Amino acid sequence: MDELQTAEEQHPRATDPLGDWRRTHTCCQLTAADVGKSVCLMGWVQFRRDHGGLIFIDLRDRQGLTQVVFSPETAPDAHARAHVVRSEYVLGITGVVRPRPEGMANSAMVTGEIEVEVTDWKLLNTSKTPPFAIEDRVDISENLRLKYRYLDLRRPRMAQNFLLRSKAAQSVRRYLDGLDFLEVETPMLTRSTPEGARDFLVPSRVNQGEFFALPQSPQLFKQLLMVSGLERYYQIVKCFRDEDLRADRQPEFTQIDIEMSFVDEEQVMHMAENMVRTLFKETLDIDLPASFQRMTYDTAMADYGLDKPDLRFGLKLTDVSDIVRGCELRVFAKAELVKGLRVPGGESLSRKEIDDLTEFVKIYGAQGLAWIKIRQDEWQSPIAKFFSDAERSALAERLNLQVGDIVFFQAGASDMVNSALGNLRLQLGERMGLIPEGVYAPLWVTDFPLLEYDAEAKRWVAKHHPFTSPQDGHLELLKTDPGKALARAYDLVLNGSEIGGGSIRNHTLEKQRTMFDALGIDEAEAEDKFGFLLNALQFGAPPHGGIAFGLDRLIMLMAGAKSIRDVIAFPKTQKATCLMTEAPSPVAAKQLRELGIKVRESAAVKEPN
RNA sequence: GGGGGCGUAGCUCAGUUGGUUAGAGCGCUGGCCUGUCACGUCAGAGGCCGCGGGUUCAAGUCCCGUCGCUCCCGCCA
Repeated sequence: MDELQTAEEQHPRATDPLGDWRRTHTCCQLTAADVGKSVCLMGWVQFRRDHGGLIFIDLRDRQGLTQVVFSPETAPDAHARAHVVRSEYVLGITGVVRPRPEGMANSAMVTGEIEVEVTDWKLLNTSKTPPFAIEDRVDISENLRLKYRYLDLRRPRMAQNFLLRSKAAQSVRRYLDGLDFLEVETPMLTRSTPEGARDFLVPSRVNQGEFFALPQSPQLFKQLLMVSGLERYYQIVKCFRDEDLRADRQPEFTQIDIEMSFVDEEQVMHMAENMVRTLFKETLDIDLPASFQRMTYDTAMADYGLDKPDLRFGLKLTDVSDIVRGCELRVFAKAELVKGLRVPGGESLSRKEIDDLTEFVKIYGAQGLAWIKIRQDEWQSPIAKFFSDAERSALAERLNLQVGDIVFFQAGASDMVNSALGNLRLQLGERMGLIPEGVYAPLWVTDFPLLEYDAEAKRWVAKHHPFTSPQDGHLELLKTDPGKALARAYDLVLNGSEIGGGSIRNHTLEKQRTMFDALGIDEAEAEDKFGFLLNALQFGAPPHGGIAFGLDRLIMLMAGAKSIRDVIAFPKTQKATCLMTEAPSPVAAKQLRELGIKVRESAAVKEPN
């Protein structure tokens, strides 16, 4: 503010509605130490308390609130004009800081010890009555908030989120700059890729019938920058994926994208871990663990059923397939996988609660939910009768069953069992209040499979992306047993959310070709889609790898926001529209003609204008 | 593509078994008020019950469709 002020003083603007008034303080700045100072504040009217005599106004700016007082005795003219002031009017006031009278301090306000006695004020703008109050405590429907996003962002909590977001981005930049990373911008108009998410396409006018794609990530460009010899690259960059939205997923989102040369996974993980630790320390003053916990993908799936375990609370899954293989309950005996989830103290769950949980697991494809309550003298359960004494004691031992427990079982295809019980675990953690407040549990998940089988397409697809390097000695497995091949990939998980992921890449042509082979991408197709990468790999590509963080999701966790939309200034709705600008919209017929594009007749097209 | 929730005053919501003129709090408008701080107080305005059909003597309420917001499954290398 100070530098701006100096600049303006050198070049005063005669028509400026501010005149020679210049803001001297924010609305969250003045304290008892400032008593007696002449100040100038500018901001919005939060509350007006017009007593007929005295008028109190809480003036709000980005930083906070300050009470200003209009008195008929000390400034009769200013007071007389102040009756017209309404919510969200924009005011500039000049006045004198004074302590509030004895017993009138407001300890709930940062500036509650003082007030500003107004000597003069300017109405900088009026405001229509806003469609909702600019306060945190009101709960407004999301479509109204999004339609009037500029008002929603005035609310203190939202403003705080964007303050945090800005500080976080700066912290990351400082950290990476300190390690000699170069910030490089990569194209927004690029080539559509066959693998991965659906692309957003942009028609080319100059090359009719051809399309750019908006980048799903700068993956290939950052690898090429390593071939360029940049050695260390980063970018805080928008990425685009045309897939359905979720509370933590938007079609355009921001990544902290990082790539390094001459490194192995340990170095990338060490750098990334320090970055996140520094970020939490600098922006939230939170000390994350000196060393993040690690877990292999196999262990995560075995113990938690998900590849992004929430380690803020206990409860683990236990494989009991072998014990129930011969039992009389057919759905257990013939299942590919049977797992149990022991919940200490869960014996008190009511029938209604169990019914709710049964409905819950059906979301993930479960047919039902088997359970056993462990009581002093008996197992209360619809399924206990199917187990022999030997099976019972084996289950009791394997699951470490204690009186007062409930144990849930899920049997069937492995994917379903893991997904249903893994999500049931999260659900129970929430319902039973097992998740502690204010705890951050970071976790590296490593040793991911390189490929996974796509049953629909009947082929192997890259689990991470097709440029990920297999682990030492696993290249050969791609030809013999592709499902067994492990990747040099790693994900950073925070409180059950994946916040980052990366890998060491294939930096030789031979490795990359083998990978394409395994994915069923033949030489001609590889040449067509990725020829530029394959070329580049032949010109001295250094060993390299990197990582990318989802900035929005990270900020959401740091801010304690429930939705990613609360940390994105102008987000899309679940139908991928913007309620404020009403995008997307039909375009003029002329625009389509220029692009050589026809749309279905049912689709609306504006008449030429 | 599929499943769940929501849609009534500017906002947040209530509205019984289908039955009189659709209510509350906040906000808004006007009056009064010199120490309030979500000021108080008196008065007032404000409704396409999302939209379209249907059933019925009668629909905010029941049925069908549709639109919007939202949570989730699929999808998201």
